[in-house]
Amino acid sequence: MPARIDPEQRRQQVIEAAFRLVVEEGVEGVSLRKVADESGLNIGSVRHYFDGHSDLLSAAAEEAGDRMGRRLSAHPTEGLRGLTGEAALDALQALVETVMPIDAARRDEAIVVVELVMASRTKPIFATMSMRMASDLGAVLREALDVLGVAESDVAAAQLAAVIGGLTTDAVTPHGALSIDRLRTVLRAHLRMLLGSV
Amino acid sequence: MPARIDPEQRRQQVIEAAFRLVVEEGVEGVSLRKVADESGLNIGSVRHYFDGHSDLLSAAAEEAGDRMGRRLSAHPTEGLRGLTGEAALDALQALVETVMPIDAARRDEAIVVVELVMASRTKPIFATMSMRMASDLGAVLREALDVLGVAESDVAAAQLAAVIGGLTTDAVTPHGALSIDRLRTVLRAHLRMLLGSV
DNA sequence: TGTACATCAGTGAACGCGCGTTCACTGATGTAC
DNA sequence: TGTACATCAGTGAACGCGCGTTCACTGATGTAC
Repeated sequence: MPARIDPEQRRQQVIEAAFRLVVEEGVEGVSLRKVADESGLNIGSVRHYFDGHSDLLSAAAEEAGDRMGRRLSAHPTEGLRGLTGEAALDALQALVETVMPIDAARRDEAIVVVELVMASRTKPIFATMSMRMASDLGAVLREALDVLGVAESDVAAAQLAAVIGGLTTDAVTPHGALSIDRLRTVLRAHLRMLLGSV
Repeated sequence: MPARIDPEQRRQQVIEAAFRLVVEEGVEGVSLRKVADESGLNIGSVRHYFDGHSDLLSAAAEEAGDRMGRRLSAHPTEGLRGLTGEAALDALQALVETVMPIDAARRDEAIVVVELVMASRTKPIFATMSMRMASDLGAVLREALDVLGVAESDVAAAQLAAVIGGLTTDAVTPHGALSIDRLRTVLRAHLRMLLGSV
């Protein structure tokens, strides 16, 4: 055998390149030739690690879903138990900001998410990842609001998920063109309203 | 002269076809050949009324912006003055639902809007329309909340704009997969919170 | 009234390009013996 | 220790296709005279 290369590592390298292209040009900009260039490989080499275009997009979608899951898991909702007032607000905001575009890294991650979610409207290949992300985020938000004693946590979580989605879109497009400060201000106002009755 | 055809009417016919393609396949699905097929014209005829692909997309974006403006103007915010309680809530919800995907027609309109807004992230051609839509919607929401006596109406309007964007995305993609009833329930809960202190 | 022409709606072939896919190939290296 | 081979990473040309664009063209009709 020749192999010294870890195939999984190569796949990750290619998926990283695909993510950069999604950020730069959108989902439709992810062609095998551009991914090859961006990842420093030959188009044939990309094909060696992925069955084709669809397979690459599927793998990228799965990776994006995994990352969203990991970011959400990094702030266990149990840490919110017992908090009230400004402390509760701060902790909840920190949890939510895990998935918000408030710095360069999170901005890129958020762009990949909204691009893939929008693409899932017409491309069935992204549907599973799209539903999983909404489900994972919704579950964490509901748990967090439950732990903090918010009534009707399912509706409140749906409101919060909508605010997160809307603010993210407004922050990464000319629509709204939200600054980071403005985004955090509006988010905080919304969280304050949600916790208002507690 | 030969002309009997109203050029503006033909342009509208072509733009309508482009909108249908955006709904079916997304912005990237709008090719001149498909638009020609969809509008029942020859590709050369489409070219006769638009300078090219970019010009067609620009015209479609402007039309989408005009429609958004017209929908918002249909419910003057002055009509809200003096309303309180459930009546205020009903009137505000009716205003907001003008731009929400709660029936087939509004769903198609909303899809075109979110598709073009997302496209504006990477395609400068859509930037003006995208900013204009956010600005028009924001102004109407701020006015409405002002008239209803909501404090800090600028932040409240930004929250509401975010909820509108997020709910729309969740309603037209597998992400969230919101039913119309659920969408209206979550929207009403948010409006109730915004008006809560009045 | 009749004729020539200017105007413009509409046609469709041809171009070069980037795309996903296919496939025969090279070359390096670990293993078998 | 040395040699043959199996394995697999990586290469890049070739294919057919849909794309935006270009352009020479047809044909109908209103106008000029």
